[in-house]
Amino acid sequence: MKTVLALIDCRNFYVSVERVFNSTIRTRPVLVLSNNDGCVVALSEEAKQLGIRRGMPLFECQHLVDTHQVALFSSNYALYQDFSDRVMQTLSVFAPRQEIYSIDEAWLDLAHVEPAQLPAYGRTMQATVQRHTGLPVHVTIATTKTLSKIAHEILKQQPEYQGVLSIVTIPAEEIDTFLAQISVDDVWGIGAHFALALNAMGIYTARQLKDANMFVLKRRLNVTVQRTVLELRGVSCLPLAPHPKRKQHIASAKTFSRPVETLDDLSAAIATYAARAAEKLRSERSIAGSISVFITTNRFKKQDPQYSPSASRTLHLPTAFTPTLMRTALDALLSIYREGYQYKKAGVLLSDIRPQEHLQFDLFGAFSLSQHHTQARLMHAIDIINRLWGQDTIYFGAQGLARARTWQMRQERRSPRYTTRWNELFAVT
DNA sequence: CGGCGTTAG
DNA sequence: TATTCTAACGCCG
Repeated sequence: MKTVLALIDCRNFYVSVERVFNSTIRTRPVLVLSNNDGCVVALSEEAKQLGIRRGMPLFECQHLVDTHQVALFSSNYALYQDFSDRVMQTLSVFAPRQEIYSIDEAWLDLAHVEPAQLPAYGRTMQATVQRHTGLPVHVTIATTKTLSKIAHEILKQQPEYQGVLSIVTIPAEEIDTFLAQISVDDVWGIGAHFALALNAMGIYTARQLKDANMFVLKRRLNVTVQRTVLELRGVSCLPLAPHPKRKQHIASAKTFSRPVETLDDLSAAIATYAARAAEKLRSERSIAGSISVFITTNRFKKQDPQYSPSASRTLHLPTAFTPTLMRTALDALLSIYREGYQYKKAGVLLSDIRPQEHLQFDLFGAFSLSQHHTQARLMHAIDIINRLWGQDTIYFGAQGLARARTWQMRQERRSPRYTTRWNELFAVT
């Protein structure tokens, strides 16, 4: 059975979501900023035209922002995730199997669709997402994931396709002409480093990569590059994965809005990140066997003394109970904290993660089933309240009072959470 | 197996 | 003055 995959990619996703609620920014350049309003994480076509790039620190393009009336938004993940859910739900009716690849992308298995009908089918999907969510999407259809990404690059270069392209039935020579138009560093899976190495071997385009000796590439680079070559030849090596795997690591880490020096502030931050990580852990129905903590000074301030320690702790019993994880994290923090440094970032990492059912009774009797159930019920209740009423409706004393967390990220330009908070609903007047 | 490097969105 | 965050995978020692 031949593989047929559709890639659905929301165009400039965060920007497009902001534009759904704000008609005045639909023709202006728009930027969505990272935490702390520091870097550009998403931008509209108009902003790209101005020369602004993804990842740029805001201060580097401030002059363009000022002179071209660029609209700025802090990132509003609650809103974007809600729109993502709506897009994925809309797409799910078009295929028996769907892989949600990222917040703005999905693959669908279209093996059931008559090949000649694929372009029309793609056009219908595009129109349906537009109607249900107001978001523009690209739809590309191919026999491998990598080729569907290639078709997506073609759509970016050639607007006359109007966002839909199927390359399932076109002859091999025509696919070659597409591949020849794409630079090797725009091939999915080839980043800056591998692109340089490939250039040094005389490989500059996707077509040259397809025709390269994959065994040499496996030896000189790694097996993922070999797979990419095969995928470009139409041999599917990266199957659709409809059921996301349980996470092996869960991290919560953030840059502070200002340098932090005191143990008190760092403790409140680490407690907050531990709570956030524990929440994610429970949402995966998992428990963690170890936790590590790191703190780091500002590496961009080369004249300042630098210090970036980390510490790990193994938990006697794997758990998803916030107080235990928090206590352990704070204990680890105490072991690495040194006075006299300006800390800029801190984080918590959970690992040795397993399904919550795998909790094994320990042989020495420290484990109490009734205590475990009490803890699980408490966490469940807190999670439900925070989900209904918003993050941090209930939080732990060790996190410090919300208003005292002056290190917490700046989000000065966040749009309302129109769809997930009752008091921020979109109002029609 | 842990640390490092690479990639992705 | 200012510089995101999270996760997976492969390789190597």
